[in-house]
Amino acid sequence: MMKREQRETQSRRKNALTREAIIETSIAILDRDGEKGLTFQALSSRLETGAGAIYWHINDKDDLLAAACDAVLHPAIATIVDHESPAHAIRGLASSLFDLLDDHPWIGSTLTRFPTQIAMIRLLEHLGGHIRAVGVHQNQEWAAASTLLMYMLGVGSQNAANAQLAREQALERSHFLDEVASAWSQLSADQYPFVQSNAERMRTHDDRDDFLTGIDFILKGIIAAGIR
Amino acid sequence: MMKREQRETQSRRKNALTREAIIETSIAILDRDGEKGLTFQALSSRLETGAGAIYWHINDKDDLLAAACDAVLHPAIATIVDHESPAHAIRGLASSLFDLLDDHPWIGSTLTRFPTQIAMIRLLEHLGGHIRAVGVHQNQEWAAASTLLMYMLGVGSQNAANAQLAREQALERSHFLDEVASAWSQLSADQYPFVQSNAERMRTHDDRDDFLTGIDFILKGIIAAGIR
DNA sequence: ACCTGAACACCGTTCAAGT
DNA sequence: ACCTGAACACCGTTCAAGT
Repeated sequence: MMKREQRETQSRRKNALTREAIIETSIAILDRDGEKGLTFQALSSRLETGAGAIYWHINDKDDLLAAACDAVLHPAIATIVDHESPAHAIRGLASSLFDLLDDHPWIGSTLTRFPTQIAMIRLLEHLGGHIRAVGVHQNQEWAAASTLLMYMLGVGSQNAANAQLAREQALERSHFLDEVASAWSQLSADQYPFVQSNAERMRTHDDRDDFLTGIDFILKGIIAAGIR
Repeated sequence: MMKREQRETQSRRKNALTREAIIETSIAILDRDGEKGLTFQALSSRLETGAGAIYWHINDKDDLLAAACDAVLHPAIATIVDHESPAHAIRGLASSLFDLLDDHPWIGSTLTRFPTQIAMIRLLEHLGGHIRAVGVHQNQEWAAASTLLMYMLGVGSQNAANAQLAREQALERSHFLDEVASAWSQLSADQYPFVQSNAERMRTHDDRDDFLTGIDFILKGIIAAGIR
């Protein structure tokens, strides 16, 4: 690959900059270096352009983050296949979402920060469709779908925060949770009996299992509320 | 009140700066101007000191945010009275927490961002105590308490994001939700039947009621899982 | 229409120098 | 020990000037 030669006069880039290219590169940076890694300096240097050029294609950094979030979520949500039952479908959606948030931890906080974005609407729509298929009363369907979504966002944000803290301390994620478990296990058993006695579980537990157990609790509650 | 006089030579402040005073002032700024309003410039000018002085009492901004979060949450959690049943107690805790997050929207995102902080541990401990009182199996108690906490954090972060967006657009919170409702009601009923048909609900619904309905779903699910 | 890159306002943090 | 305030490195955003 040849390096682009320095010209005496200012020259335009040959391969046009596009909004899509900017978003793709942003995603790559976010995945590699986290949310703090995405700066206009890093972005323009990777794209071999000036910082100002990017502003021709995007409004501002929030616009960029929301677009990156949508770009990752949209195909992932669309790919979800049908399931035998609506409850299985919700579980499947939750499961896919968990994996996605695990691979792209920055999505957790981004999705929460821009609630009006299209990705959130599509998520709600999917959840709502399955909720209706379960047969929830009409005046409860919104609360039911919201509860599932809020729970997913809560876990997602938490994963994002853990990933961020682990990155700052330059630790593996598992090692980071180990540190937390150690700290919690040293809490006074008098003051914090519940947390202290469950600290060991932090070391051995599977985030994914816990997440899906939570989904099951909520589903069970929604269905139980419907049939009473 | 007399204005402090300008001296020719550098002089120390007479009323000592304390960590507590810094945290109190930070909370006041956060409540008034949101998370973006808390800068070392705003803080040092309110405290009539230099930016560097603050660093003698705190480690960095994250330390300050976590401390402010704890300072608000600690007394609020401690004040919660006993209830007739553990389920009522959890509902009461959730209700108090919702009001607190409504008054101090910055807590939602801060609490999520620093998961190891003491406020979170205390929340988990309270929830866990009530969960045990409900009689949940030991190998499910952690998942049950976590589910409730993750849901609360999800709603809290969402409230924080809404408050932030409303502030940026200089709108009342209710007016902001109106805008969202209008946008959603204009979605295609073919593509987004669930969201579109529930848009109107956004205008009339009570956030607090929805939140507590979600808590009830989860509680019902936890109890149902236990007795099966 | 699209791009360049310097300039701007602002941020968190540090630190030599003061008392 | 505690405080001052200038300095530093870095950030998002703007904009006159180029093609």
